[in-house]
Amino acid sequence: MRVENSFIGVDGVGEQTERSIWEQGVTHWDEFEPGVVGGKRGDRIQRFIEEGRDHLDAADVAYFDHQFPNSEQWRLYETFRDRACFFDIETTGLDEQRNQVTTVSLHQDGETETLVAGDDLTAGNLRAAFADADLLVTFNGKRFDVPFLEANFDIDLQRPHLDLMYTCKKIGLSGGLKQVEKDIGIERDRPDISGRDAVRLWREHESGRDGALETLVSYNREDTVNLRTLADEVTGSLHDDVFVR
DNA sequence: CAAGGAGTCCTCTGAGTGTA
DNA sequence: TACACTCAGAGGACTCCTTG
Repeated sequence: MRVENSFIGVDGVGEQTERSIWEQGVTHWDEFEPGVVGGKRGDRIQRFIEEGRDHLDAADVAYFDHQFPNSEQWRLYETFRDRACFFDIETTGLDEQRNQVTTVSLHQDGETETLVAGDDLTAGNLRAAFADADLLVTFNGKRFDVPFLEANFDIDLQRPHLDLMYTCKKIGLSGGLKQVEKDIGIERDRPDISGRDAVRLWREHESGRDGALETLVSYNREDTVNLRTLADEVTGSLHDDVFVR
């Protein structure tokens, strides 16, 4: 589903109205004709499409993020997939006030980058890494990764953010990232490692154990890269559930 | 182990729309 | 124009549940 297939978010257009528009054969902005709804709605949709085209040309993710209801944020993904930044952090615990960030991995434009505490994990490098990230994609990142990073570094991550935890819930997938991956058949190199192990691996690294950091980094990167497969799968599945063709 | 975003379910209001 | 009906959308109270 691309944003050009969407009419929801226009004032006065909800789930049912959009479905009725689709069922009348209008599934794309290009096919819209005001007659498929009443006069006022028709005008508003027309205006939305005109404005929308400009914002689409400008790759203005924030505009559509603002237009769509929260529960329909997943619709941003296909259109702005190539501007997405998948990311995941590891920390020494769950408390953003007391614990510290150990590694941050970002996957964008097909490349994966990892910043490591005590080495290159700095506010400046984070700002640079997130500079072109127009759409954040995480798992539980709204509640964990973003507030944690903002609490520990002078960085602003307020921007469109697709948190796959809620997207997964929409299609009945719950139970954490590892469980969800298992449910949809995403393979892992090291299925034995968990977030808690990430805490232990960092401590081992600090006490000088060879290989601990490498394991932690590869775990963090795998988490991050898997987010892309997950996003593809889940938004595809929602598309099939929702879209009328 | 900390902590709050988002979903669910509910009610209520009023705008928008089609019909007569 | 009057009317009935459908929805959208907001607000409140509650619950759920994940991250290292």
